[in-house]
Amino acid sequence: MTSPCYCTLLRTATRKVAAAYDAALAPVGINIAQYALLRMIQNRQQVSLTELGRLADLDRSTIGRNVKVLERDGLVKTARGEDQREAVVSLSPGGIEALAAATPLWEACQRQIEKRLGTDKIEALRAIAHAV
Amino acid sequence: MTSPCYCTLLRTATRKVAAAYDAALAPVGINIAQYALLRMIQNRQQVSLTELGRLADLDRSTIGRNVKVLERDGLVKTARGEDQREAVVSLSPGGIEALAAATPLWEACQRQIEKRLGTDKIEALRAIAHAV
DNA sequence: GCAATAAACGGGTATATGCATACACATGAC
DNA sequence: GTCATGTGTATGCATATACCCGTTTATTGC
Repeated sequence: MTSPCYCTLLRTATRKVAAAYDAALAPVGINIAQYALLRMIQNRQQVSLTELGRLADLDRSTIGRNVKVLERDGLVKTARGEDQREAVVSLSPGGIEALAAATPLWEACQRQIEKRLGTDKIEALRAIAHAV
Repeated sequence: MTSPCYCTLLRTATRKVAAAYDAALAPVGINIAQYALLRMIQNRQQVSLTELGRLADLDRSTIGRNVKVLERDGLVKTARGEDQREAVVSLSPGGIEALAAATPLWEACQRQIEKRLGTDKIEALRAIAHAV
C-alpha cells in the first residue's frame, strides 16, 4: 500500500548520523553543523554571510544566526567588509584550535560511517547527494 | 585532502528533499514532518506519545511538542489514557480530511523523487536508511 | 548628481529537534 | 498500606532551519 516516504527515510537517517557526529565532536564543544561551517570559513579565510549561505546551501538568515553562536563562543570573528553592507567572517585563533582538535574526531566518525555502510552505499550516498 | 563529510551530504540532501515535500504539502497547510506523524497516528488509531516517539525515532519531548501543534491546528485530539499518565493521541475529523487531501500531493512528490533518483539510487536510499 | 533598483544584513515568527529536569501517576516489595 | 522505583509527560534551554520584512548601502540609468 503505502510506500516508505523517502523524505522520512532521509530525515531519520540524517538525525541518527548527525547524532553520532555530534557525540563525537562533543569533547570539543561543537556540533557537526558548526564543524562544517568552521571548515568552510577556513577554506575561504574570509567570507561574507551571503557567500557562506551559498556554499552551505543555507538561508542567509540561518547562516547569520549560526555564525552569531560561533562568534559568541569565540570561534570566529566578524568585521565590516569593504562593501559596508557585508559582514566578513574569519576564524579566530580559538576557532583554528577547535577545528584542529575536532578534525581527528570527525575523521574517526567518517571511518565509522564508512565501515557501517560499506563502499557501495557510501558511493550511493554521494550519488544521491549529487542528484537532489 | 578533506573528504566530503557524509553527515553534511545527508543533511543538505535532507533539507532539499524536505523543502520539496513541504512545498508540495503547503496547500493542505502541513509539512512533511506533520504528514509523517499524522500517518503514524492513523495507522495506530490510538497511540501514546511515548509509543509515537518509538515509532518515529524521536525524542518524547519532541513528539509532545509536535503533537501540540497538530492539536492546536485541529488535526488530532488527545485524551487521558486508562493509565492516567498517558496521553492518547488520535486523528480528529479535520486530521482525517487533511491526511486524505495531502496524500495525493505526497504521492506526486514520491514519484518526482523516484524520477529524479532512478531505481538504483532509490534502492540505495532504502539500504542506507536501513543500515544507519 | 539623483532617483530607482538591487544587494546584504538583522530581527520577528515559526517549526523541528534533543537534553536535563521536574512532576504526576503506577506498581511491586514489604 | 507505604515507600522505592519506574514510566509518561511537560517545561526550560539550546540549536538549526526557513520565510518575510525593514533598514542600510551600492549600483545603475538617465
